[in-house]
Parts: sequence; C-alpha cells; structure tokens
Amino acid sequence: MAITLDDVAKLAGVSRSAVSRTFTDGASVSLKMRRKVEEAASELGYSPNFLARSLTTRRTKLIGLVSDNFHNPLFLEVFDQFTHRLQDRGLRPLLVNLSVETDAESSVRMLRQYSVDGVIVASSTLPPAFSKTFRDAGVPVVNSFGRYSSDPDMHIVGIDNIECGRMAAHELLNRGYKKVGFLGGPEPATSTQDRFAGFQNELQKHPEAVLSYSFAEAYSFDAGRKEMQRLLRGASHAEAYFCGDDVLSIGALSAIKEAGLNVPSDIGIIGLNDMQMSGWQNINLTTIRQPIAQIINASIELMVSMLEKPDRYPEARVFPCAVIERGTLRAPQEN
Amino acid sequence: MAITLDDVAKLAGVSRSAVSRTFTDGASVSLKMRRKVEEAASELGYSPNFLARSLTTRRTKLIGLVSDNFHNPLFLEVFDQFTHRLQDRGLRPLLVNLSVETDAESSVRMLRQYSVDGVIVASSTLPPAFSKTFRDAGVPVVNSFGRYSSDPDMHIVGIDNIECGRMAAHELLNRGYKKVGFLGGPEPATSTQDRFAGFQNELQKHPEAVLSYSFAEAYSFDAGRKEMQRLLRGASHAEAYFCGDDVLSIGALSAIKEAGLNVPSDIGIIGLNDMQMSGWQNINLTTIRQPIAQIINASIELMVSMLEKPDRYPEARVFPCAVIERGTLRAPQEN
DNA sequence: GAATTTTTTGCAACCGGTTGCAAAAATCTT
DNA sequence: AAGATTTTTGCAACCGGTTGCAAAAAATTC
Repeated sequence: MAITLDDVAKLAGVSRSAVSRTFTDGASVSLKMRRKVEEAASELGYSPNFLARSLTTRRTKLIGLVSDNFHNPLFLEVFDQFTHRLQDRGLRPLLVNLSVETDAESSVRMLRQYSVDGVIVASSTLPPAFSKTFRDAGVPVVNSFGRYSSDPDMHIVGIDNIECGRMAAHELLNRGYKKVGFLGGPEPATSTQDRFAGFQNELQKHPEAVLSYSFAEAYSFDAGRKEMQRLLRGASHAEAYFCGDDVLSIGALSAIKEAGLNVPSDIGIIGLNDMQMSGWQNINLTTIRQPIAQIINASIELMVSMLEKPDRYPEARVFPCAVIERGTLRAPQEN
Repeated sequence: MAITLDDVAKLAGVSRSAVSRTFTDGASVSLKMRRKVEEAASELGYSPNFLARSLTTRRTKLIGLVSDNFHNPLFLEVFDQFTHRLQDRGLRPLLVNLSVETDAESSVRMLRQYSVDGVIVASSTLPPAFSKTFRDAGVPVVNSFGRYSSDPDMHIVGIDNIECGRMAAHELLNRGYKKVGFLGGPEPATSTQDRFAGFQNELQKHPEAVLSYSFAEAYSFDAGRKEMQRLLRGASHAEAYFCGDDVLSIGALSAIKEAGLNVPSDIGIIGLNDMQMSGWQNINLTTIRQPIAQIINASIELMVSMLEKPDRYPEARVFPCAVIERGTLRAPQEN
C-alpha cells in the first residue's frame, strides 16, 4: 500500500542506496542525483519510514513521557510545554499514564519494546527508585519535578523542596502567624517529605511557633478539601497553612469558605506551584512559584545532550522558587 | 547492546523461528519448545522489539492522539482517560500538540512516518477537513469532540452542539431571562458555530427574547474574562449569558465579580462541559454536561473496530447532554 | 508395526530501510 | 591528455523481527 524506497528507486532508475542517501543528511549525493530522486519521490508522495530506519540507525526520536499526575491542572501546562518543546526538536512524546500501573518494570519493558531514545519522568510523587529502573536498563532518563540530590545518580531537574518548605515557614512567620499548619500531599511522595522537612526545620528556629501537620490523600482538589474539612471539624485549627501544592490549596479554600470562614482574615493559606489557575481573580492564591518553563527546558536540554553522549555525567539542575503575593495571606507585620 | 531473537535462539539451541513463535500468540509451538525458549529468554531478559515486528505485521499499536486544546482544563481529563483506555487495550498514544503547527499535511506525514495504526483527533475547534486529511491518506481516524453530521464521511463521536445551544436557550427562557447573550468561543470553531446556531434557533421561537452575541478569542479563562469585561463596559449587558464552554464561563465569572456584580442575582451564566472544576464549591457553575467518559470510550471502541476492519462504514455517535444545576442561574420562574 | 494424518520445526525470503566497501565517474594536476 | 585524487554510485550485507513452505517428528489409525 504505502510507497517504499524501492518504488522511488525504480521510478527514478537509480539504486536503493541513492534514494536512501538523498533522505539522509550528510550523505554523499550529487545534485543531479538528488534532483532525480526528489522528483520521483514527490511524484509518488514518498517519505521514509522512521521505524524501519530506526532498525539500523538505532534512533527512533521517540521519547517516553511518563507521569502519574493526571489530576493536577498544573500538569496540563506541563504536558503542553513538554510536547511543544519536544516537537520543536523533532522528538515525539510517547505518553505513559502511570495511574494505571505503577509497576516500574513493566513500564520499562514496554518503553524498551518501542525503542524509545529516552524517558522523561515527570512527577513530583514517584520515588527516585522509579527513574533509576530506567537508568539501570540502559535507557537515558531525566527525572523532572523530582527530588533534588546533591549527588545525583541520574539527571534530575526541579526545585529544592526543602528550601521551599523553609521559604513557606519563613513567609508565615514573617506575617505574624504563630500557630501554623502543614497540609501536605500524599505522605510517601518525595515532594511532601521534603517540603515538610524544610518547613519543620525553619520553624524549629522559632520556639514561639506551634506546628501541626497532616497529609492529604493525593495532590487533588477533593483531597485538599476533605482534609481541610477534617481540620476545621477538629478542636482548634491553625492560623495559617502551607498546603502541599496549589490544587490542594484550592480545595482547602473551598472547605474554608464553605465553613463560613474568611481568607485571609480567619485563616491564611499559602500554596506551591503557581499554576495559571492560581492567578485567576476568583482564586487569587498566594503561593510559591515553581518555574515550570525553565524546568521543562532544562529537562529537554539534558535529554538531548544525553542522546548525544549517553554516558554523560549525571547532573542536578535546581531552579529557585519565589513567593507570589496574592490574596490568601495577611500582610506582613510591621513590628 | 540489547538482546535479540538470535541471542535467545542460540542459547536455547533452536531456530530463530521457534523463538519468534513462542512470542506470537496463536503460533504453533510445542510445550517443550516453549519452555526451553522461555527459559532462555528470561535468563537473558529478552523481550521482542515491537518496531522490528511491525515491519512485517504492519501493526505498531501506536495511536496518534492529536489535539490543539492544551489550555482547557477539561482536556487534562480527556488526556487522562484517553491514555488510560488506550493502555488498557495495549495501544500506545503518540501525543501531538497542534498548537505548534496547525498544518494538517505535515501532521499526517509525520504520523505516517511513525506508522501509527490510527489517529484520534480530539478537538472541538478543528474543522472536519482536518480529520479528513488523515482519512484521505488512508489512516484510520476518529474525530472526537468534533462536529456531528447525519451523513458522516468518517467516524465521529461527540455531542449535538446545535441541540446543546437549544437546550441552553430553553433553560434561560425557562428561568425568565428575556435579554440573553451568547458568549462564544473562537468564531471559526465548529463547536462555536453550532452552539450559536442552536441557541439562536430556539430563541427565534420566542419573540419576546432579545439576543446579543459576541465571541472570545479562544476557549480559555483569559479570553472569557476579557470578553466579559468588554461586555460590562458596554452600554447595557444581557441578563444572562450562555458561554461557549466552562473555562470561558469561569473567566466571565471572574470579570463579573471583579466589576462588583453578583451571580446569579445581577447576571446569570450557564456553561458547557461540566469539567471537574466546575463542580468545585468556589466555582459552582451551572452548566451543560458533556459526557466525556462515554465519548472517549466510544472513540476508542470505534478505533479498535477500525483496526480490525479498516473500511468499516463511517459512523457518528452522538451522546445526550444534560443541564447540571448549580449556582450561577436563578431558579426557574413559577408562572 | 507400517501407513497415514497431524503437528512441530527450520530454512530462507521478506518487511523498509542504512551503510561499508569497492568500482565508476568526475575533478584536479602537471 | 594521461595520471592522481576526490566524489559519487551500486552491491550486498545487515538491523530484528515474521511467515509460507516443505521436511521432520509425533500422534493416530488399522
């Protein structure tokens, strides 16, 4: 059915190699030959089969894009940018939704069966061991939005979640909140652990502060809402909460409003991510911005450089976050 | 580097064909042989290369998932479900972000180069001609969320947007609104045109109703907000608006609140889609539900059946929508 | 237990490309 | 214009699988 190399060679009256060469950059073909072949090719509407080609070149330009965050609106932005940037470089994202099967082994097998050139693991919840499975299988891997390490054993791009935790604590203390809460994402998630560690660490320097904490079941609206409802039913809630991420914050805000309380006069909330929605006027969440565009660009850059040098020394790229002031925390105290 | 068929054959001391057969269902292999091969395979950690296989089987199990709606939160749900359902059937989504290059020809070429088994076009804005390009190239295609036709020339799954427009008009009239507005998505989008046509059509049956209309630049929060701001600056706005979709509605709500007006007492809003966010308590949008799970299931079902019978007669599957009552329209009039 | 039928196995060609190598053609020297 | 050099071209083998066909092995029949 489809047009092959042979068809073009036959029509142009040249060898198969000649056709192959005109479609391979950097190959030696005379101008005359190239013209002849191109004419025949366009007459037949030929374009080379990437998969057949990959058999010998060992390059598919397929990149596995693996994620388990399909319920966090932030990730629509993430997917948009990843696909966009990959396409810019002629790479093609093979999307893997990990909510189905969290088994690393089977994902690795499947992606190897498709001979992907590399894998980007985009998740703030998966443990480093997950990405390591790919590395151990000899598949170039970049871990985006994962846990930062000063001695990485694979490429890793993201933020310093511990530092973010400190930043959140600092921000709350700075605004005079004494009784503060940590409303984390799923407890086993590396991002949750690290943000909590930093938060706690900073608070310990301030003996006057009182810390409480709990965890939501997922990074999702419903989980945040449910957990905040639970907290509000309790004996006494904190004056302000650092929520695990923006979507969790928005869920919490919904519960607070529903309980007849006001933000920020009754309770303060600070989130993390600064997804687009957080800036919407009817949400207007004070949050810590995670520079996702930079993280994605760096991830792809590392991936591309790995494709060229597979044994490249593993690197961690960490981007700074910043507090985005909006309407869910009271103003800093002037004292 | 990677383990091949030959390696396994050599270790097991059998022919290449024998190995191939143990990994092909329905092939004739004795139990003894199968055991021998499987043992050797697992010792080496072999699994067949899908791409090499596809060369002869002419099946890659790759499905192009093409969309240009990467800014509408609804589509995170759409991608989640599509990837999930495709994976369930052993198919793999090759994601194409069309916001980059809207050129159908080049998408077709690229997807053919990767020998995708089929293409799902998931978009409420692309014209039918886009999907038709795939069909004309001999690639099985399903158009999801596209324009319904009673005489489809390809598989199409979605809702009857004209009917939805009527439903919205009916709902507004039923609640006693006289001066109503249509705040559409991008004017060229088929969904916008159809929803408007139905809306207009229903209103014509009610001479007392006064219709105004305008269009936002995109299906996005910002576009909806901007357009509503413009409307509110104008001489006189409508009593209630049917917005092109939910994210547009939420943008409009933001503008309304910002102008110091209240919903639904000053202005009513009805959206379309019923994405998860619309049910969030701090948004609480009255809207028309588009049954996306059913649309996605049907799309995949049609795709699978097409893979078996490529010349299957084209079919349109239309799913009914329903009004979801929340808090952005006033109660129906009792008269 | 020989003849017949059925199942299993291996050979070799093929899927649609690429590439090392040597021959042929074109270009450059003198 | 002949010889040396460079560039272009085609041949044939290969990438990692599948599959039609015929031979070999196993199972069935009498």
